[in-house]
Amino acid sequence: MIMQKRLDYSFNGYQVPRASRSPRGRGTVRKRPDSNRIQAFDILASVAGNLLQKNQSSIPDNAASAKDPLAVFGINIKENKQENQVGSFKEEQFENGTCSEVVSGCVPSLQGKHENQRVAGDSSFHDNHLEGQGQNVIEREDERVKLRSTNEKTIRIKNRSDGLIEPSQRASRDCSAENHVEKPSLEGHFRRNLDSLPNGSGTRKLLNRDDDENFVRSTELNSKNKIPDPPTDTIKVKDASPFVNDENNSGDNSVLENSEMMYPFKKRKFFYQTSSSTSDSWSHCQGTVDSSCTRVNGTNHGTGGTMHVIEESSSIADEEVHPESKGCNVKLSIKSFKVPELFIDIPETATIGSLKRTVMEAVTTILGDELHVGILLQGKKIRDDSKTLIQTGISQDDKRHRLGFMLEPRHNRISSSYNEDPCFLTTGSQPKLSRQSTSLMLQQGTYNVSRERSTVKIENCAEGDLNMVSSLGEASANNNNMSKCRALVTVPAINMDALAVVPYRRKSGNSYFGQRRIRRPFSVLEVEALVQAVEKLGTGRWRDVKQRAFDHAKHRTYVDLKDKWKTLVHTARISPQQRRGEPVPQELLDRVLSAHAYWSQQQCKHQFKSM
DNA sequence: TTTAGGG
DNA sequence: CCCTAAA
Repeated sequence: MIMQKRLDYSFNGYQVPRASRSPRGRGTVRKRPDSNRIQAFDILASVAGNLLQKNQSSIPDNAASAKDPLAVFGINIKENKQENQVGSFKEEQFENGTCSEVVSGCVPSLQGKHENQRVAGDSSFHDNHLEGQGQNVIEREDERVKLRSTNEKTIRIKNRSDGLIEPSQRASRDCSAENHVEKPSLEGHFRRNLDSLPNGSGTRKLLNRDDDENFVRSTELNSKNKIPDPPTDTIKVKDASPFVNDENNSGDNSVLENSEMMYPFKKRKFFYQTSSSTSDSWSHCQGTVDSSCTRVNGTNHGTGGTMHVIEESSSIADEEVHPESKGCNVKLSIKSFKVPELFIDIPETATIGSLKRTVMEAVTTILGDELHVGILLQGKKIRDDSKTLIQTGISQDDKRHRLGFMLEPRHNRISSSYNEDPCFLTTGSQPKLSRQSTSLMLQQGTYNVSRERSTVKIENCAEGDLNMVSSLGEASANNNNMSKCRALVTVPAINMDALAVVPYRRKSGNSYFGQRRIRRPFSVLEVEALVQAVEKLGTGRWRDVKQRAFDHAKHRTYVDLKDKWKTLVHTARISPQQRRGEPVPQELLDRVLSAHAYWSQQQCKHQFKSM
């Protein structure tokens, strides 16, 4: 109990993104009263959000990144060229990224440090330098930060090549603003990519239209560029459809495929969730830390490297726990969570987009589920939640022990009634990949997790836009790595045992019903796919539309498509100013109206005939 | 199961 | 997105 409470405090100290309500205030954010879980989730959400953000922000021209896009996820891929078509990726021990990173000390407030930290921290999301220079904490950059009290900490997570998820920055807002700055930052990658696009002008236009939407547009653009056959608004009569539609252009699927990577992560504002219990001892400590993120106790754990240490610094009192240690609180600053190692099995011929999507799926699939925070001490999982920190050995007296935090799914098995295929690699242009070959492979098996099960959380994320997260799958339980990085804790991510410890009312079968699905705004690409399909099939054959253009998007039902069409028509009819969400190109909206008019007319004719 | 529409 | 009557 106490342990939990302490953890809670710690998390309370972080500013984690909070789910925001949908623009129209219709989305329902359902949170469970379990604050611990939710907070942990939120953190994860932010992690995922960043993961996604980065993952989708085009391919960095960073050599390393380009070579190993998964690196940012701490995913090691081993390509086995022996198997030509389907490269097989085998398990590979984490070289350096299997630990959670924890740094003790108070988390500094970021006030007035945004720019600074951001720049420094973003120099490269691929390097390992981490906040070597005293930026041991992650921060979330957002105007709202300014509003927070100095007692609040922020968490910034950024992806690291070593598998540690680290806080991140906002990629979008600065996108356009720093166009001229040449920094190897994510934004830089982003920017360069955009600039290198064939039609840079269009890009810019999009990027500058709305800061908050930059991210979306950017990714969208990138994605769009992959569309084999750019949509056209030309209307020509062909077949029974007056709309463009190249039968031979596997465009239908391609588009959709591409659209798959368009997750509902719009770069919007981040909402920080402040814990209700703000007056804990931790908070008090905060006041002693300056915004430069100076480490408490003068110890620079992991400086310049990525070692993460967790060191507890002592100080203030800790009531109830231990009389003898009264006056001492264990302060922890969790720099990063350990993320399970993921294994991706994807054909060589798969596109980068596919890879991204696959990884994306893997991450969301895993993290999207019920999450749980595991605590590890010296590599051992602490199962007894009722133990006190000191009883467990976590105290100010011992600064040597390594504490690790890991994120793990709340479930220990993959029992999914929904079974959403995590991969959407099948496309018209790509050879069909068997699901097996594309599914996410985790060390302990294929992970075919349904996202539907974690609706609550995900919804929170989704509502908060950028926060889709997911978690872990499995981490290599490689104890050898531990020696490589002291202070690092190797954790078997999907530790069955660990999971078992946490009772979880899983939604086995149908026991967990009534859960609203996650909100997943249609991406422009999806809209395009939809429009194209409807142009061809009409507005009364949603099942066919689904089959034709969204066959592999399990989360899009024909009802969804129908609903989307409905909203598209509505959107097309209202003024641009009244539209919300990710802007849909006018060209598409025009097509929507045209198609809608055409098919409505057809419908009337039919009715007339039959009469 | 699909459609079609209201909520 | 959800819920459902109707087909």
